Amino acid sequence: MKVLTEERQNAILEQLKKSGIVKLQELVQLLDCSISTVRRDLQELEDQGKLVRIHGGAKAITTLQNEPGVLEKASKNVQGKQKIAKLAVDQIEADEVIYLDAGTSTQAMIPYMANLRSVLVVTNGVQLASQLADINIKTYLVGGELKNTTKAIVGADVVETIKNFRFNRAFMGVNGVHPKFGFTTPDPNEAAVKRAVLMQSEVGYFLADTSKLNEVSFAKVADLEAGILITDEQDSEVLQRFEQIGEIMEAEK
Amino acid sequence: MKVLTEERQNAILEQLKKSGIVKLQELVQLLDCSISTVRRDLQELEDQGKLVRIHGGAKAITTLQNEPGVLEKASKNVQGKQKIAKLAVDQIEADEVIYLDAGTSTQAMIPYMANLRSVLVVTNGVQLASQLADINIKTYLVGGELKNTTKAIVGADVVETIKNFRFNRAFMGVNGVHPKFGFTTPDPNEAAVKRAVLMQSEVGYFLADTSKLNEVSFAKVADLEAGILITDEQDSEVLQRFEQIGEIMEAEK
DNA sequence: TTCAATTCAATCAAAATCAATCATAAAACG
DNA sequence: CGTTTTATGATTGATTTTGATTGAATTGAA
Repeated sequence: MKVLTEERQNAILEQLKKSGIVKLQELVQLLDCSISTVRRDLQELEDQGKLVRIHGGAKAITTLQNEPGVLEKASKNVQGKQKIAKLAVDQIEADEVIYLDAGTSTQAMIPYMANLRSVLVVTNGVQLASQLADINIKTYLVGGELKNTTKAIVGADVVETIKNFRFNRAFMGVNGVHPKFGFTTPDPNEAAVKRAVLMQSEVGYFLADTSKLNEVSFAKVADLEAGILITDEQDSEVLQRFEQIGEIMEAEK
Repeated sequence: MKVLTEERQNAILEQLKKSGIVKLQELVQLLDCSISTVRRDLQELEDQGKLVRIHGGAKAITTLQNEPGVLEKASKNVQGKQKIAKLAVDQIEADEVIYLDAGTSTQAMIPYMANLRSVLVVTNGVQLASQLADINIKTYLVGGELKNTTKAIVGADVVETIKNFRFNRAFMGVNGVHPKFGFTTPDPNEAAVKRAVLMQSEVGYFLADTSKLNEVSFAKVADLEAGILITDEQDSEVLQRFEQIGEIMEAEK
């Protein structure tokens, strides 16, 4: 009996959806193939951000926010975001001080951060801070006025506060990335905060999926060379154009 | 392997949710594994802040926030809390700067605040800040380290920040109110914050339902005469005893 | 207080699982 | 047809998890 790779992986996800957790041995029996193959499938699915591997099997991803519909998934490029988020978290090392922007791109990083030991995360996102505390990560929330639409803390106070800190790494989302106009966002206040953070960071990463590349938003944060771009863009032509100016990390496959 | 680590730990938490306390021997039998393994699981879960280990087993975490599951005193006091909350909100006037403590008592005030015009609310409660922003109230969130159990921001930073502010009114919850020992809470850090707030406020209100009266918790916030007590106590004898020392507002019927 | 009985933390060896590699066989391609 | 690519299964040594054992700490009763 021949079973295609894709069928197997779908079956795994199906099983996960039902029980929330699957054992390696169960899958071997269910799919009637070798342990190696199941391992490879789980590895691939994890890279795609569709599950989290644990010792002896895998568990479904708990996003805390309710699952988006299929259509929504496609339009919002959830898969790409997951890959980017995973790659971003991989950069973090033990004992570091990290800054996380408010926003969905950075929020996607949180599920992958559960295993990080003794890191301190500073953020201006209320939602993020709450979730980070939930997984027991030392969290520092920047003080200031709360913007009710995005649940982010912005304003002059924030910039002043940020200046008292020093980060090993900062991760930020942006709405536009362009070879000439650099990293841009719609809100000048948020841009100012991001700029301040960048100044205080050893390394600054900007998270942007395909849809953001070659786009320009209103307020400029920084030039391309000021930070490292993390993206899921596959088109090598586009990538090359950006690589000539700034550093890029590609979340592949 | 028979059962995955994650499954075991979930089962433990499940059991805890039901009975509030679990014995080590019970778990060994229930999970069908060695004592060592159960110990390790409990250790891990404690590190994650999901339970508290005690000699011979573990108990559920008593979160100041939500969860009226095991310790069922919440349902009885919901009515009282509502009355107290309503009375508290009635004290607020237009154009004032208000401080709201993190906690369930103060959280109950929010629904009644929707009609307030041009007030600024300062808080150290992440949950509260989010809800306040939702009903379009100008909200300022104090910065600092986030305590994962109560979702409140506490610590030395908070006290320093508070000193830069001046409030027209401050509303705070307490766990104990006693004629002799004054207002008390379990966490010394939180007590320090409340004390600092009280110093910066024209008027300080303490919200406490019947069950808190004549109780004493660990850390003292202030003497009775330092603030106005808002309670739903009906017993006139008890009320008189407190009235001799401090000011009281009664939320009736 | 002292003592006995549990329970705990730390350690170690055995078992299970993992990541990496290699060889085979099927599929794809020119 | 031969070559390359790809997916699979088996094997290896490394890592993780587990259960048992030890002495130390805690508890409850005398």
